[in-house]
Amino acid sequence: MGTTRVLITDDHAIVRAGLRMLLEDQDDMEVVGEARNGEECVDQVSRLKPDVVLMDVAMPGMDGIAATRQIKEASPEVQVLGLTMHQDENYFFQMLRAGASGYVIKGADPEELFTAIRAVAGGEAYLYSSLTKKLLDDYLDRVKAGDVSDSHDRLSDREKEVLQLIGEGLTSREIAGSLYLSVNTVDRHRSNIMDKLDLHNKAGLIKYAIRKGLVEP
Amino acid sequence: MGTTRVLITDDHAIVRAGLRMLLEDQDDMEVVGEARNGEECVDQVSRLKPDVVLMDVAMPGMDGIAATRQIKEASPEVQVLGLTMHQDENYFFQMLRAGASGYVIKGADPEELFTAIRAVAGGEAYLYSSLTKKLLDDYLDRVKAGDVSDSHDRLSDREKEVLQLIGEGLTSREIAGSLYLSVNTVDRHRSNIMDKLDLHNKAGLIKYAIRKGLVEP
DNA sequence: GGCACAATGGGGCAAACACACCAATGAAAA
DNA sequence: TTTTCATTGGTGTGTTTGCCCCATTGTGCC
Repeated sequence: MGTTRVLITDDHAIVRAGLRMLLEDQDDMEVVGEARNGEECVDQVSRLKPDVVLMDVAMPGMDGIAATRQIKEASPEVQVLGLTMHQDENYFFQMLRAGASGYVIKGADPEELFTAIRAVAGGEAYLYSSLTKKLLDDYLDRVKAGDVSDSHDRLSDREKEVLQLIGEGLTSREIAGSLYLSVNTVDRHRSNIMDKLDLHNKAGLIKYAIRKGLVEP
Repeated sequence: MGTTRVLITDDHAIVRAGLRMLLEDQDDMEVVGEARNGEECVDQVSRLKPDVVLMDVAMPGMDGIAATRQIKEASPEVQVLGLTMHQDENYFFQMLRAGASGYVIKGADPEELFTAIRAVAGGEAYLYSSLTKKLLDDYLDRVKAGDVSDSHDRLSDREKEVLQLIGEGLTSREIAGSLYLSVNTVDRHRSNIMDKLDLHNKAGLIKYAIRKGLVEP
């Protein structure tokens, strides 16, 4: 097997430099470029045609999910490996749906990162072990239930509206007053939102609303 | 000048490994140890007596600010350099007040990190350039306005601990079980936190915890 | 015409939250 | 030494949440 040509994408220069040192210490890997965000990454992929893109998920500007989608559309032969701080199942599924072949969190052992890069370079999928079991089980449950589309897309406009007000800290009664609805209806919406997103408390709702940009932290 | 002995503290193994590679590539630096959180860091400092501690600010468990405070109390000769994802002025000032000699964000150029380590090892202070001007100006403005204490300082360690668990979505009962306290005490802490921060519901608490980096969105 | 689904309502219930009031201990600061 | 404050605990009350049950209306799709 030859050398695996890797493109590093991360918005933090020090993290990029550290990753470059780590990968170049492996004698079967070569870092052919670095990108600071999604736009740069898409651009570099079309020019450098790397074997594997190491993709940070959360970045300012175009994030890793959108970048992955564009890369897999333009260059399906390029393998994308998601790398993130967050052990977040939404990021996880969105990256996979966008076309990523694997997903590793920064808390993982470096050896696991090398294994993941070699796996996706060889055309296999690699999912960080501690995530795989739990999340894949959840996923398969939902596939069986016919729920495979992106969770956020499945929220109706009204539900997003209610979710935003919940995120701003309003109670059901206040939301009802604000939207000219009954408290029961607001509760109903909240309940439906939680069902759709598989969340079970207010903390999850608020953090979801923040991640989706519905409210400011 | 001899070799600078550095202790790396970060909760992500891959980031630690990358930093280690980066620093050991410099011939005047030596990584003498790694710590995954504040507790480990304090412990390692007392055993290894490094010249410089590279300290991630936001970590689960004891964060970099509390760890810095303990280190400077027990071993004032050890220099602490804050390193963080966040260009957050609260972190910045809290680290400095805790006794850190410098502050670099992960988005900085790696060369700047080396310069900072050499500076603090030599007893100088180092503040990441793009932050210094803006933040110091803001700070002086507020000193003039008589508003020097920020609200986060007014939370006790225990209160921060409870706030973090609230932000993670645990109920009072679960927090009580986790910290071996009665539910009444947890409620009491939550109430005191809300008083101090002038917040009046769970949404505000969670968003505050996110802003301060106690929990991930 | 059926079928699915969004949106609007109703009721009930156990748990959690938010806010009162109360108190004891211990450590640190004045 | 007195005072302040963090930490620990308790009672009580009303509100909010989260999760069940139920229904009607309207829209769009097959």
